[in-house]
Amino acid sequence: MPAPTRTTIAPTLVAWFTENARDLPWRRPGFGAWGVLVSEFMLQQTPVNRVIPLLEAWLDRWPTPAALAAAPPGDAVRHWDNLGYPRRALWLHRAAVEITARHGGVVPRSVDDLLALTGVGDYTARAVAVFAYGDRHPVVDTNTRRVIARAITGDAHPAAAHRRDLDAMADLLPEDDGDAARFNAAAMELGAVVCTARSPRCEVCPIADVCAWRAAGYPDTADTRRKQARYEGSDRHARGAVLAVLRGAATHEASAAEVIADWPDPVQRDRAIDSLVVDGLIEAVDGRLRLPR
DNA sequence: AAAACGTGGCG
DNA sequence: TCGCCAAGTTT
Repeated sequence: MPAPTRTTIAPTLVAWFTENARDLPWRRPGFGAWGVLVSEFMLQQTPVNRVIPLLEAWLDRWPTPAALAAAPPGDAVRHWDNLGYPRRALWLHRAAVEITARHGGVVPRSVDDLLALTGVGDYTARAVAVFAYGDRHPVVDTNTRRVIARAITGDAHPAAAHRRDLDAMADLLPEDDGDAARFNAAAMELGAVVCTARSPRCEVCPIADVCAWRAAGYPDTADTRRKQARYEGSDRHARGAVLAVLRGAATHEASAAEVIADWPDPVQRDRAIDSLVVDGLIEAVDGRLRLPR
């Protein structure tokens, strides 16, 4: 069984994607580069179904980068709600300010300009250039990484993320811009709905017949990823609890002793508050805590 | 370059 | 119940 190549895997996946793509907001024609950028921020480490409602509310409130840039950063944190990793809200707000100042309020198109925005890395920059503007770049996320690890390399799990992954994807990319964009989306989609981390559905996989992992008998390659730290009782948990109070009770403010007053570890509580202030996610003014203005 | 960074759902 | 997992980026 030959290893899948550009000529075998891409047309098959693109054809499968054409038939099976989920109807997601950011795939609607004319969704716009701002919408795509916001969606990509929200999708960083956060499942699609949790993003959709918050994305739509966000874009109703702030239809342009300039609109968000004009709002206080605390509003961004508040309306990020419970999406998680709230510093993304701060980064997105900062990116909106940068777009307004440096790019006339238009989300930039070049990967370099996108990479220069706060909170935009290798994945997000190329996702915007490809999915919003139709340019030809490799887009590599955790799904694509897993699909390549299995179908091409024959491993159950991808190695640690590496910039070299971009080269591997670039080698598989069709020549045509549109086909390349669809292939990028198709690889992500396959990883998201078929070639999933825990229970791959090989019986419906369009490339099962050329999959190196399947051909090798599904070897259980070692998973090299680091385990996630326990959340319950962690500093992250404490930070999340503080922020949840200040988000919900946004109209009034709280003192350090009042927020999560029943938190079992006051030292940890204070450490959480201090780190949130350092990160700019909250402000302490006259001993009162609040979201930043 | 390893660790930090939220939150909720699913097996 | 509990650990894994989710369209990553930053320091």
